Amino acid sequence: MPLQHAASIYSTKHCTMIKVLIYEDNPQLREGLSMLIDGSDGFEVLSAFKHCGNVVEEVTAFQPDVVLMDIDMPLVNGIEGLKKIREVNTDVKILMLTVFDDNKNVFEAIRSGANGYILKKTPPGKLLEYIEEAASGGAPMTASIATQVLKMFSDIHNQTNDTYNLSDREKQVLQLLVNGYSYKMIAADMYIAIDTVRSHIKKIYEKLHVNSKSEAVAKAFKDKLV
Amino acid sequence: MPLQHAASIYSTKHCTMIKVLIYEDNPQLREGLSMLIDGSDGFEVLSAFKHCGNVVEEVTAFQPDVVLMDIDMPLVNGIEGLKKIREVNTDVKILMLTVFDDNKNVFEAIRSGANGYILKKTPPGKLLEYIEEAASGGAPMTASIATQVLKMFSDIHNQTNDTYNLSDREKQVLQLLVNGYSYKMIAADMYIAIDTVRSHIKKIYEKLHVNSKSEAVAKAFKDKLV
DNA sequence: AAGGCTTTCACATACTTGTGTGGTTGGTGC
DNA sequence: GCACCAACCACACAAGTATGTGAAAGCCTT
Repeated sequence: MPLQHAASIYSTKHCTMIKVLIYEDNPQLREGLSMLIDGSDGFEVLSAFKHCGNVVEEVTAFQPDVVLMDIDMPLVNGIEGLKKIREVNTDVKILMLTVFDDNKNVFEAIRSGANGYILKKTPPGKLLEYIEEAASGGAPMTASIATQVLKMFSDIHNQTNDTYNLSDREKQVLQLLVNGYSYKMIAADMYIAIDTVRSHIKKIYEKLHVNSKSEAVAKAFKDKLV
Repeated sequence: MPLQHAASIYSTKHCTMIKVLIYEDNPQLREGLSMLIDGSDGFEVLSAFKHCGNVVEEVTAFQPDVVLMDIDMPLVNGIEGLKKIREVNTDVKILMLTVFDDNKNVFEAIRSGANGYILKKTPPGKLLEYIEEAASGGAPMTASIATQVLKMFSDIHNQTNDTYNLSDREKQVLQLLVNGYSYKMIAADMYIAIDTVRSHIKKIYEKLHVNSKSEAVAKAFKDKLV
């Protein structure tokens, strides 16, 4: 059953209170987080749940500013919970909580619209700070998470390209192939004979180590040649 | 001319000192940063330069742990400086400093191997914290920067996809097409007749509004269907 | 001047793909 | 039950693609 703290007795300055909803299956941690946050000035824990089987209803009912969502929960995990919330509410800030900085989960959480991603070992002071940041539209992350995100980000945009030594004319042909042109159309477009197109393409295939149009197109995309 | 603070008089615990190099064209800010950082326990400013025309030599000579690099500098801007450093040194942590969270620059800096990206209006305490985080391998960012990075990241990986209503089997065929399989290979791989492959592919073409294999492959990449 | 490269073109052949027009089965929903 | 759709299969023909062999013109470097 959810903890219902008597938060209202502190709510004199209601408008400045950051309203928090907690999802965490571990009872100690759930209790601890609730106490910490609710006991701090400017924070109010609306409720704390041990699973996110009814996230949608709960978030809709409580209208929190920030949701703290554990990743590793039984039945419905935090990522699923996150997605469910995002289906109906794109405004509430969602902070993912996890014990370790697992690459796959970070990635998936970001994809799914998490506002921040922090480790459970984060010290209490920092945690409150992060919640505040999230509430005010920031994207708090622990440094180790940020490192990962930056790495993924830079991986994506720095990958390979060149090294195939395509000639200018070959690049041009490849570009047209990627655009879905047939040999005939390429020939027309480049004012050359279709047989010339053939020989260019044969050369391209050799250089890219492929042997069909679609493989060449796929490789062009993968290696950002286009 | 670079400021040379008498940092050595504090360097009793040399091994724990974080050695910082500063690039900032504004004299007040350069001086201010130097004073702040050098005057703090555990930090040592090796030198501070007003432009990064000789970054490579300077970084090589001083061997700092962390470089604070202003983005907006005359002649050679911070991004260029960053790139130059990264050509010869991938270990030193580089923190970009800027007055505003400009989308393009954030992007470019991350691509080029910046370890963090912080706003100049960051309060002094935070700044020192960020430098420490960078030195210990983290990726400090101000919340507004993090928000942007997450947004870009999520933009990239969330774009379009569905809306074509491909059936499971069709998706599977498309995946194999993208991998460069011929109809014959797909048939073998999926244990179905080649004519079935044909009809699947015909359906796929209809749904994607294309009429050739390579167009389908290109579209699959563009729309992140794969 | 000679060798290497790109670019151009030609002819031939086997294979792959695109399209049309059929058909059967089995599951879902009204 | 009936309509609908996904998934399966078949045959045929036109068009496109892949591969081989060969060759000529121009540019760049040694």
